[in-house]
Amino acid sequence: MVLQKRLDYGFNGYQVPYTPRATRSARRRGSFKKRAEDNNKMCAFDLLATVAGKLLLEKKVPPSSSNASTDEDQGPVVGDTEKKELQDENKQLKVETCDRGSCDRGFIVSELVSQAHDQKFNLKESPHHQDDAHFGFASAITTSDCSEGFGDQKQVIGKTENKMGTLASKVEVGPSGYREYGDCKLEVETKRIIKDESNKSGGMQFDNRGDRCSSDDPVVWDGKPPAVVSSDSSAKVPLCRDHSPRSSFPATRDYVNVVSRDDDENSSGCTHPSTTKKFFRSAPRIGDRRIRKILASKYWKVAPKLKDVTVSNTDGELKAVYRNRNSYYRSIRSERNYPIKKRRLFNSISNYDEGISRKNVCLSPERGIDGDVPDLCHKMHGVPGTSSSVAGSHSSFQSRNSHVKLRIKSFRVPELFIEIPETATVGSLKRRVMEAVNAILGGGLRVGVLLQGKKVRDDNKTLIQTGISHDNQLDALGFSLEPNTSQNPAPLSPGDSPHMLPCNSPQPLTRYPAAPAVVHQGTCDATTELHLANIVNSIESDHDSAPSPTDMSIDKSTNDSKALVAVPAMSVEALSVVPMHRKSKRSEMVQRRIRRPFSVTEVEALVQAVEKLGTGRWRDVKLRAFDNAKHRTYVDLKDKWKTLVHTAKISPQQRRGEPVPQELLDRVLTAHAFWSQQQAKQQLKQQQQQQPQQQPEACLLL
DNA sequence: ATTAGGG
DNA sequence: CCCTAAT
Repeated sequence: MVLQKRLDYGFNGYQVPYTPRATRSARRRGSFKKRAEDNNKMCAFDLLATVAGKLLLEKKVPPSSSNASTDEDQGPVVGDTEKKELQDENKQLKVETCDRGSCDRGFIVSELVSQAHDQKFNLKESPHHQDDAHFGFASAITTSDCSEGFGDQKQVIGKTENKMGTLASKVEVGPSGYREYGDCKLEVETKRIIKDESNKSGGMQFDNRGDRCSSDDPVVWDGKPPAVVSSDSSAKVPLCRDHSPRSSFPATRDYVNVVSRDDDENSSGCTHPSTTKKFFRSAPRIGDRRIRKILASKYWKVAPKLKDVTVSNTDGELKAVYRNRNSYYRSIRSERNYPIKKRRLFNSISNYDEGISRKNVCLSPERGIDGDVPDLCHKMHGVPGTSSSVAGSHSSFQSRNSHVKLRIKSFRVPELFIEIPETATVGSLKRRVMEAVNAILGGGLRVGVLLQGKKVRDDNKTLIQTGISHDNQLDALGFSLEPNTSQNPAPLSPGDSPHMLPCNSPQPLTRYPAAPAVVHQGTCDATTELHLANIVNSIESDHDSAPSPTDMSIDKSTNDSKALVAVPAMSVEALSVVPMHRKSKRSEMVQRRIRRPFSVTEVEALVQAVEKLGTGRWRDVKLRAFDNAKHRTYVDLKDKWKTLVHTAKISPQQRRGEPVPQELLDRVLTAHAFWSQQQAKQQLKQQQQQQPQQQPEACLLL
């Protein structure tokens, strides 16, 4: 442990770690706060909208099926468009389950989805349309220990085990009909429905239907040859991806279900095991083909039922939405942007609110940190590697080879590194850990899939293509939660700033001993991006990732799942009544940004910049000296200057935090004095310029 | 979006 | 570091 002279550096109230807002836009927080509540609503609605969208979409699909799918079993060639959609799906999944990062959200989403499934299955009795929809579904529960990270970190923690390979440890395969949760509280279910629509006609047809793959959306086409779907292997073909709002609603098939068995308050709006069970049960018994038909034709009918489960009190509204889906979509489009912002806020809130607050994190030297993943399943005592429950037998798989059932006992959480003085209290340690976890979770998570220790990066591959199928060793399959770093490529550039370079050099431990706590987020898999990001940016940069998740989610929602974003104002209110009580309580609480004491280096850069530019030009100062330090806003700099001036004036004994060299403080005083004087002069001049005119008037008046 | 200042 | 108000 590194000893710290002092824990706090001036501010005492910055315990809350998570950094929800992007630095730049952080200043708009005023509005954020005000919209906090709305956000909640938004979210709720979002989810509903998503589901609704799915349903609607599905409904739409059937008609089209007439032309596209006569050969359901054959699983005709799938067009690129479909692939695109698949991608979209994938992304969307991310958004829902990861970016949002909130357990609540995740749960809710899953719930809705599962419900939908359930309904669908129940509707099997009346399959009219012939929509070629293959769907396989997989649920997975896996356990993995998390413990990778920076080499030095490991050392510090005294832990060196846990490799990637370990992660993928526990994946259990069970029959599709499996319905027991065992100790596990998390269950991920993936369902994929494949539609048959020819590649070429795809664009036009969709357009005709008015909702799908628009021809103008060729961007995502990977150019891969169309995959062929065999009758028995569903989930084999990538689906169409679409940017249009509608299509973003899962006309397709990748649903992730996260089910929580938690019985405490949280469960209130989130968990409905029964529903899921139902689903599981029925699924296996129904033939793919049949199911497909059902799904295709009856999705929309499911809608009304949704209310029962999720939106008990918004019955009316929901229906309304369905009825006017046209206008609905329209509004979605027009308001596309609006919700995004809200989302951001929501995310942070929700993270803080539930997921995080209930997480169960233990820090132990031997194992490093075992993080339970609150968002996905709080209170999981999952001892990594300990899979007490086995999902089921492989036998069922054979009967239903298209379905892959996995059981995720726990998620591996990216390694955390915590540095704290020995004199710190246990309470503060807890806070630190909490902060660390918050930072990660709040920062946005991605789910990573590991196959035989190797990360599967291609989201567009089908399970079977990837090798994740019933007849493969699923024990080699692993899931992990990864911090979202994809969006801070910016820091990649040459260091925070010329002046700051030292800061960025990879020796955080020594450089930040005084920091209350240094929290690293190791990334389980060192992807290329991560590499870059981490190398150039040390600790501070890492933290930068915190605010970014927001951006990430925004991007995604914008590009991939507009559906999620769009929310008619009216409906928002109506639907908002949903399960997010707890949130709304704290909805007002907007997370504080994590506190990041200025390093001496930074101070020096600041001083230097101010000496040159003067006070009152913080924007320029920022650009000049902190352009690459995303987490330092001009307001931060201004504040820092303020405190610096204050610090310089007080006696060294009264100063706290990392001591700033007296030399710097002297310069601060000098600069401050100088520029204050300048300012005064300026004002004088201005007054003098105005005086001449005013004086006469005054005289006249007199 | 910035700046300034109080908290 | 947050929040507001005023630009």
